Amino acid sequence: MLTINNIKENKNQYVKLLKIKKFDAEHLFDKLIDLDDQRKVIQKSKEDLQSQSKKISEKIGSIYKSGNIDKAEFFKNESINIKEKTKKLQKKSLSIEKEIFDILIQIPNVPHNSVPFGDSDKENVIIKDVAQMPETSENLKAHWDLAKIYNLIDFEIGNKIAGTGFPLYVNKGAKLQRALISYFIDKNIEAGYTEYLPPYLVNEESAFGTGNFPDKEGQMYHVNKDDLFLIPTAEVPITNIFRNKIVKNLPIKCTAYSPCFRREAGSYGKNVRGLNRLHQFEKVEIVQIQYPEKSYETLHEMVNHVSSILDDLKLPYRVIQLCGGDLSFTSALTYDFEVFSVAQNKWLEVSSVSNFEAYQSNRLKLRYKDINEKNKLCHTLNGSALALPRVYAAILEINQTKNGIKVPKVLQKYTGFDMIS
RNA sequence: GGAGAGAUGGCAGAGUGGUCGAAUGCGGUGGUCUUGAAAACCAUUGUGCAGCAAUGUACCGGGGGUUCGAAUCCCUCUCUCUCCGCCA
Repeated sequence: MLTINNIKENKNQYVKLLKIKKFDAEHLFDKLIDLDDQRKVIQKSKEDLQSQSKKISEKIGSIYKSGNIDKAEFFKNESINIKEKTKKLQKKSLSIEKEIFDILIQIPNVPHNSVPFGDSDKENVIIKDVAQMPETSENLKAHWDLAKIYNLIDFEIGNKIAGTGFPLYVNKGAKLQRALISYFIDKNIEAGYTEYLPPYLVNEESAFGTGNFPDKEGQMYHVNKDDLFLIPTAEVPITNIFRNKIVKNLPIKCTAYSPCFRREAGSYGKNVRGLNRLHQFEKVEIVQIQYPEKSYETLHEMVNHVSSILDDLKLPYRVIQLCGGDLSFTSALTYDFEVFSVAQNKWLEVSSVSNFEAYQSNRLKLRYKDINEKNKLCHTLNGSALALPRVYAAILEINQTKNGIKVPKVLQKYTGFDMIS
């Protein structure tokens, strides 16, 4: 969430920028500033009273020591009076703070000023496109057919075991999945990321830290009995490693494989066919924590890194900058990566690389010391490198031949085979 | 799941009602010494909020209570550890 001080300092600019996200902030900002001013006045008088009360208690202490106990009664009463007043102010102050917090968590992150206006994904801007569109043909089989022909994925049994959206990978199909995971992680480590294997369930505090709770609560599976959430992405546990920390030597670069669990309530039809949209899928995530002045440099480094993975896999892809209407609640700037599905003849999102600036850090209380030794909020960034299912689908479709499916070269040392037939 | 113990600053660990934001050790930072390093010695070293600052105030797992005064007493919740049971 945003900080009150930043809102105060940059009110007009923020109002303007938030319009890109179709968010009208002016009224809320005014209210916040007013509440905060009230808070300060109350806090001041509360602290003055507390200070008095403290001094009186000290006095009583020394009176007791000198043995003059009767004399203490007067001060005791005085202290009781002060305390009553303090309590009232305390109560008021807490209720104002709550009010401020409740408003703050409703306000999305301010988009970067380069974010284009737009209502939906139609207005997203293509930053990098394929040099030449790959050929599509009626004869090409979709990945769900290929998966069946070569016995790589059994959707029906997954359905039987858990439900729709929970595929069962089989034999070489499972191995290919595992190869992709290993390859991605190794590639990330090579780029300087430290590998983690995180918990797949998180508590509410962690879910709050990354902005998944309460904003996207409905998207997460919730284990009622133990009050835990299944992670929708490794970003949640990984970023929370640094919750409540004052870190140094930035950037911190982390990578983690995890399954991701998403309820995807309301999704249906063609979009959910095969591997297109799942309740459980595999993903390798990258997270960076960076100094604010360097975070956009880092964002582009991450974009280049993800590009290099897709280059390695020889998949046709494009990079898109999300417009305001498509940008997530917590993100300031996001680039999406899409690979082309030659059989479905459409683009599939396989990665999303975002700079959250200080939005998550403020929730996480993740800070660094600046040159003046003052604690400042870090910037957090993350991206998929990569989400598996659609990459998997694209690989099957584009590498299909009469004799089987060719395994991309970079994966062969992980699969141990170069052909699926 | 049953029984017991515990939760204090980056870590370890004192502190059972009054000047305790908290001893001490380790670690960190700065310095002296040294060709350099180590060692030794000296100094410094928690966080939030308010304030230009001086400073004020809050925080010893969370919440509530007793008291003029709570890290210290009481209640409650959460978590951790040990033993037993179960188990990959």
